[in-house]
Amino acid sequence: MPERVTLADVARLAGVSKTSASMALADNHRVAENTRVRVRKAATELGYVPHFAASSLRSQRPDSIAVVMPHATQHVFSHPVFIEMLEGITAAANDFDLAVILSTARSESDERSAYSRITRGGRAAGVIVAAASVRDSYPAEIHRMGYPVVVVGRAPGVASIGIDDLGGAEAVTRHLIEVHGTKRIAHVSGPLDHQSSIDKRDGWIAALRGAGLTIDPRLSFEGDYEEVSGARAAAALAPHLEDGDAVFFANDQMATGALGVWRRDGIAIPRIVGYDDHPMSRYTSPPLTTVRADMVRVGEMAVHQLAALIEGERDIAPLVFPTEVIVRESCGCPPHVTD
Amino acid sequence: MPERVTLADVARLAGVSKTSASMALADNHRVAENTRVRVRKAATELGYVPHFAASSLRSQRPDSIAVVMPHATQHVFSHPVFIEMLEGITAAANDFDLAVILSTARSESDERSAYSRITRGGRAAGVIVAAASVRDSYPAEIHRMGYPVVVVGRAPGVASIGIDDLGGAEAVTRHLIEVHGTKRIAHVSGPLDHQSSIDKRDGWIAALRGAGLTIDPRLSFEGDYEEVSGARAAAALAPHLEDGDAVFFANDQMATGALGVWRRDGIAIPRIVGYDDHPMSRYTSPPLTTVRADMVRVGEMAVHQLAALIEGERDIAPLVFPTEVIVRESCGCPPHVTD
DNA sequence: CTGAAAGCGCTTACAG
DNA sequence: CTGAAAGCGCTTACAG
Repeated sequence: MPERVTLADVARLAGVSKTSASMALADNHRVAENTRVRVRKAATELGYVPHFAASSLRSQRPDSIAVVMPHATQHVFSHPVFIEMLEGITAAANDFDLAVILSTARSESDERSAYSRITRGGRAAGVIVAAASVRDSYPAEIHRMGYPVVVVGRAPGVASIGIDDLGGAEAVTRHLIEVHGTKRIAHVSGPLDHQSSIDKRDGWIAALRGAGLTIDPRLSFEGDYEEVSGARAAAALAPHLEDGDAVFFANDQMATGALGVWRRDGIAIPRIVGYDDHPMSRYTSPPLTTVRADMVRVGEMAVHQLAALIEGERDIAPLVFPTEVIVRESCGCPPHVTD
Repeated sequence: MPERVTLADVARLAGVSKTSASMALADNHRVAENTRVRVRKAATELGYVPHFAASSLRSQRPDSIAVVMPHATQHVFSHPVFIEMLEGITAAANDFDLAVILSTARSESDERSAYSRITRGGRAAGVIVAAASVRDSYPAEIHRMGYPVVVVGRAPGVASIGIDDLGGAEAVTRHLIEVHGTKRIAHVSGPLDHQSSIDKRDGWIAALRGAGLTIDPRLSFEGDYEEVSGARAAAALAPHLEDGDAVFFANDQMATGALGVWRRDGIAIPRIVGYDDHPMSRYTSPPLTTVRADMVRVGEMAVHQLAALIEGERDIAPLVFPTEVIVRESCGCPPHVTD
């Protein structure tokens, strides 16, 4: 391991005390401009990088944030959506000079210890919780302890970056009703202990109600966001689907799974719509009508909110990101030239 | 922020010195069994979690590893493959009591500073580099500095977890030749500055050569692993494709993009095979014949190797993971019952 | 505007 | 087997 360049080395080369060197590098204005320049030059020359543990320990503020995926989450995000969010988080964290610690828990007890290592171990200045179950009490708990926490997804009582899944689901369902005159619309939901799944289901219900349509309980199926569960839903729904009916899937992966099964079994494919705008959805047959949110921005904003909390700000208003319907052909619309 | 429980608190409650408390918690055998029990009990009672910065600083060994995605990487992994690898990494890191720092660089200069913050800043005890370009000199550089580094993917001169992409590509190409009697096989590669793309292309060439078939340069297209580039390849290849020809795509996402375009344009779909076994590939139409590697294990093994390097081991033999052909229908095989 | 000193919370020689 | 002391590399009162 190469030997370490310390602040003392920088101070010596610049001909000042460690105090001045430290303050100069922090761009403290009590230090003469001239000194700051000299110190910066010395630091660059030596390739000085502050030892993070020393500064964390002394300042009592780690320069990291943690992203925790509760064990219940597993596959609540579709892969690309999760990666987009992570992209936004790492990019924004970079801007704030924060390192990102990724913590995924395999089990409940792992989770307990993961959380406490982060919060009690002083490892991160705050945490972003991605897709907690609504039954998960950790985020609220650590929030109450006064620890900075931001939840991605709608979460009452905690700083959060929500996504307007209710609006998105309602809009795409209404598209089916208003543009295509559909009277019966089935819904394949995600796991219903997650807020996003609940919101999408509620949006579907609101659209049906708003149009005076009835909700047939046989036309509702709880999936888990994985392709296979869409395939299972396809089989379960098939006997109850009549000509002209439609199905709203809570994500594109389940819609794709269903498409595969219906096609394999030679079943007529109903009008369908998905959710998330998975990169492949443009190329499925038919291309999927879907709903998208800007998850990169969601990740970025989560970091911004967390940074504000870390700075000591209180009462951060929860943000809700808009969603947008992407019309392609699976709903029954004609092909677009732009696609 | 809740007030911190320190080692001194634990020592006091257990009625021993900080030295003994520290050693007891490290399970040092120079401490009496009886003392160890008392200290552990006190620690549990107080909910003690060691302050990571203090121990990192004192022991001069951070209890974290970093996963860095060079800026050139962006989308070199298909999303699910990347997530599987990350799953393996975080799970194994947990077992070793290591935190995982995720570092993604947006640009070359970001990358330089990201690397040096990690290595020179003492942030991580070692790094796992995921999918570096073959032109990327960082991994070799920090390796030379004596810093523990493991590369995922074949990489000469550095500890690495390779994947037998050459073998996988050759096997799936030979399937096309031997089972289906294909004489002309096109290839849509990934970006050719990445080892995995090079290996797959070489496997394709080896299979053709081995069967005495010629390589038509018009039947080769360099993509970037994204769906769109598969769509572009489909258009570029179409004029040169004759009845009975086949196409080997370097990943399933590009294959899916191509499928979408051919279908949209009413072009007869050739025999095709993909790579990576993307979860959706089972449900496309036709379901994709593809190649898979156990990326969760790859991620786990990367951590194991890195941990060994951190422990001071030298000369770790590079590991190469096998790949497996998954036969579905896109190659021309009949449907399987198991699918 | 600058610097000497204290101390963050650990771990690790070292002495007994 | 146990404990007093030193020190990792910073930052931050504090005094000048």
